[in-house]
Amino acid sequence: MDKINLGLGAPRYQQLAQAIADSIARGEYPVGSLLPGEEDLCRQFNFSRFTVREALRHLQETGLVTRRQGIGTTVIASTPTRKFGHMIESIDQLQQYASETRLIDHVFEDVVADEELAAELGSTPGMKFLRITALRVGADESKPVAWTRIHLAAIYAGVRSSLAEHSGAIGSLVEKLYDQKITAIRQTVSAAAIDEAIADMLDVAPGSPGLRIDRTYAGHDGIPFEFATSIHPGPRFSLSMQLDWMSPG
Amino acid sequence: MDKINLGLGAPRYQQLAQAIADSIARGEYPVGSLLPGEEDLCRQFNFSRFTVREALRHLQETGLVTRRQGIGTTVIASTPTRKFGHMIESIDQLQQYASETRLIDHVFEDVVADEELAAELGSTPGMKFLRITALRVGADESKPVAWTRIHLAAIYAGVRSSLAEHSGAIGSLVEKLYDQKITAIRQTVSAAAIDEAIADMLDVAPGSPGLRIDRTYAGHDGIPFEFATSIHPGPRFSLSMQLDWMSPG
DNA sequence: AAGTGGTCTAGACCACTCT
DNA sequence: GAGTGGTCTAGACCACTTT
Repeated sequence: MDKINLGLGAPRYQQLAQAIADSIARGEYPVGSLLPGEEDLCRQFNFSRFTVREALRHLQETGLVTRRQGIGTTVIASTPTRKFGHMIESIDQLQQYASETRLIDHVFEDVVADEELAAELGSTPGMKFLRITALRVGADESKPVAWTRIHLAAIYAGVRSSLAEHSGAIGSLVEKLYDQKITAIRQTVSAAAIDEAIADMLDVAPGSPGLRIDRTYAGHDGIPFEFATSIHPGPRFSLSMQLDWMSPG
Repeated sequence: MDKINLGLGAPRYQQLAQAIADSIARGEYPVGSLLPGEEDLCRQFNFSRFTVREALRHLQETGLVTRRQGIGTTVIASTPTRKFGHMIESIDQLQQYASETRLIDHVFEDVVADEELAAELGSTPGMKFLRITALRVGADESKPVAWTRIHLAAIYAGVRSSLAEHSGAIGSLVEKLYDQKITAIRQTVSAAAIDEAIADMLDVAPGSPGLRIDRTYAGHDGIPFEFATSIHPGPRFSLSMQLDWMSPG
């Protein structure tokens, strides 16, 4: 890492960033190693500290290095990562239909997770939940689009009284009422035959194909506080998402 | 926008960024309007240009403003947007199982999209495709995990000869052979009964529930060049994804 | 030509981490 | 205490856009 001969029209910090990126790609600075300090780089290339820092900032933005005060600049990747991303801007947007639908026929139960339930949810035994079982219907209240069962941490049981007037996802209701910020959602999609009890409620034949979506919502502490399962009649629902390439930086 | 009284321990540029963000949120600088120039801000707050630029950079990273040389700093949002994101780092990761599975029993056909096929794929009539129908099996070649049918733009028909040795998604094979970069993927998931012909191949009962995934892959020009449909036997497959909150900036 | 943001220098002090 | 990155100043020149 000593010669710079790329992009002579480009700003110095870009040329420097490129030179360092090349060195990293060549393995001169393996992942996990430290880059020379800023002062070193200044002397080595005869650039001001501003220029060096601007180059390092660029490398940081492309995900090649992290920087920490008192430690230095650590290489964390040898190549800019290519990422596809799916972004949504609200909870209701995840549940694509949620803002235009409502829950009806709620059944509320207070349950404590035993071994079995805890295993099913991926929670811990002994945790207290409000269990909500309901049907989700469109605005015209024709055939339901989903049967849904939610296990909500008991501390948020107060949503119970507001549920009837709320259209949208329960997660966003909790956010509103409790100022609890959802920071991670995990979603699993699978197909399964709809069993008789649920088929009746959804007005489909027992055993007909259903789309099952399991979602867990976790808050600031990373601990899931809501576990939701939805079962959609095959023909009445599909889940779409667009993944776009995110340029590194 | 004139007083600063937030976070006295915080760096000046952060305080300034916060002050400006507050002004924008209050509507003092509506979306579409220009912020004062850097020199103005320097005089107004008695900060150096470095500090002012650092604050503006922060606002840019949070998506509140854009900056253009010769124009100025334009307000593009009044509030930082909260985003949930799902990121994957490769095509094969989208098809979660793809890197450990292979396609067998390929059937190749050259087809030209008529009205019906074009409508089904979301393509245009007259487009030429290589149609690949195959089964995806695990390493042990036990029961197949999916039946799959791919319509690949005819210009990439050369993948045909490399398909047998390739494990992974076809999209990544096209990327490798043709230097075609995939920039957008659209994915739709639904549940449907598996029809008899496919059920036979998958070794499940006809009419049993299946998870159907339709994906289109588009390249640099935004035009989809690959249309893939997979049908998975209900119990043998599920699709998981994690969505994380992405801090604005 | 005037005004904007983009790049760059030389120098300073500070907060943090490690030994 | 030595070394790291983080913040900050004062001043300069340049490239771009609009008038």
